Amino acid sequence: MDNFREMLKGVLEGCVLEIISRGETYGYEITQQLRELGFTDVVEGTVYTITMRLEKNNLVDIEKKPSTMGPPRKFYTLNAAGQEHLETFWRKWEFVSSKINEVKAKKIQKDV
Amino acid sequence: MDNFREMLKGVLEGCVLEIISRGETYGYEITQQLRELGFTDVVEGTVYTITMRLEKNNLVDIEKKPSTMGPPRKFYTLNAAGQEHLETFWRKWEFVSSKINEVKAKKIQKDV
DNA sequence: ACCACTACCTCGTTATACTATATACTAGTA
DNA sequence: TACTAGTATATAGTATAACGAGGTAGTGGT
Repeated sequence: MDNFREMLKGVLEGCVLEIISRGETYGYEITQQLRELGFTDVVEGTVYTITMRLEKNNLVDIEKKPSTMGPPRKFYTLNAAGQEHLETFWRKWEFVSSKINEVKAKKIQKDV
Repeated sequence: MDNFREMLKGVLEGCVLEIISRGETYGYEITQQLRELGFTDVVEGTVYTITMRLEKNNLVDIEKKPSTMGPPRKFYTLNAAGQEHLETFWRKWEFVSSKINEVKAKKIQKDV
């Protein structure tokens, strides 16, 4: 199975928000966490476009810290607006995914 | 709650395929069915871009029939390729939605 | 010097949903 | 007749988001 690209639109940002909400983290680490969570094809460029967008929309607070493993890291934490955005995201997901699953359920019903 | 636009990318086409798979139907009717299924904001233009794409990708067979209610209708049925595409879609959906729900589940776990 | 890993950034591409608008057929009504 | 509403299809243009490809930098090992 390949190419979930279009299906991830609108949800990947929510997942990044969720990861940040669990505790201070930075772009490179977020990418790795997404991969561990099953989104194996997500690349760094994608995550950075998302974190940049979160910055632009003022959903995160930023703190730059030095690292002994390489260049300085840019740590993100959710602010109040980000927290609210995340809750809205999960409500949206719940709504949309339940609708899709209804469509799917009717399909199964038809097969019986 | 508003604007599921981005979240519907990649899934709306699958839903249209599913609707067609249940039996011969046409664009205008598909729009109404999607609305009944909960996608209340889906408009005709959106559905036509999808059905046009399905045509272009040879996933549907087409038959034009006159109507007593207005202009002729363009009826769609899934062909073999369309059927296969639909099955792939549901597998993708199952995969992606389960991953997202895992992310969400861990969020709940954290709150406990 | 070179490579690998960590870490960030950005430009351009692609896919898709949506907006707005146009066309056309039927039927009712003022 | 002219209009309105409902049915029905189509399309040009826009917005958004993920992704591909490439660049820059710091640290450490060979």
